[in-house]
Amino acid sequence: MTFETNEGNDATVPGHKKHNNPTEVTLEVIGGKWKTAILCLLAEQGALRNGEMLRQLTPITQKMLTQQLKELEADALILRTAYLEVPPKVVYELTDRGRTLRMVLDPLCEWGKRFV
Amino acid sequence: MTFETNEGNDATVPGHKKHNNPTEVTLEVIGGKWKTAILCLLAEQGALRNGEMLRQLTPITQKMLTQQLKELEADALILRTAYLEVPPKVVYELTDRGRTLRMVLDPLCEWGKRFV
DNA sequence: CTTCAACGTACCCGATTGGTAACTATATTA
DNA sequence: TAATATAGTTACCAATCGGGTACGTTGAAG
Repeated sequence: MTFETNEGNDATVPGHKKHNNPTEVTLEVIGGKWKTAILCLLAEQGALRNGEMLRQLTPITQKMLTQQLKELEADALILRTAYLEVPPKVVYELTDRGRTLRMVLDPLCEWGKRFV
Repeated sequence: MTFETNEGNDATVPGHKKHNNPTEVTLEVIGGKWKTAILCLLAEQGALRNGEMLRQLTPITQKMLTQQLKELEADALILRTAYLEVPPKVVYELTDRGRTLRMVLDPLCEWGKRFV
């Protein structure tokens, strides 16, 4: 019996805004402008560096990319690894939790294709 | 192999903004503040009147409800039927297309519950 | 001594969203 | 005559979101 009602809406979730409701929590987590694109990229290509993502997501800007990545990291969906080199090298990859998002991103994509 | 890349992003979709990408199309359609709540309600309870939804979705406002319903109707996810009576009576219910959203709302809700 | 690479941050701006409050229409009821 | 119920609409406002530009850091290369 999924597809449930949204009772008790606002009730402060620690790191997040309001939304106590499961569906809205998920939407909030993947809802950013470039987030699904980023997640798909990492799901397909494994670990990627900042510059690589910048190229593949054009016309995203550095600022937007960093911002979205930060939020995804805060939600433990991706892992950021910074190597102490110069010039800097930073690699991003999905966490286990991030990989579980397939379960929601796949249907999202499927439905979108049928919407025509 | 779902979980695909977002190539060719902006390319004017008729009634919608840009987003040619399936995943983002879906997100745009269900992304409004109260939309998932409304869709769940209709999925559970069948046809509902404006006032009934207003009560069950408190603290939604009349303006927001109307607005979200209008958008859902424009996307052919719900059907609006206005009876020519006084006082007015308007009933909303899911369309077939609206019902197919289960396929995406269920996983969304499931994942949200596990996110803790 | 200047420039470049790679990855950010800081500051500012306009557009979109969500929300509040007041107003409309009309037949029925008190 | 005035209030009630129902389903809106309208004007206005504040917060958030996405985006643009400029600047910072550090060592190596020219």
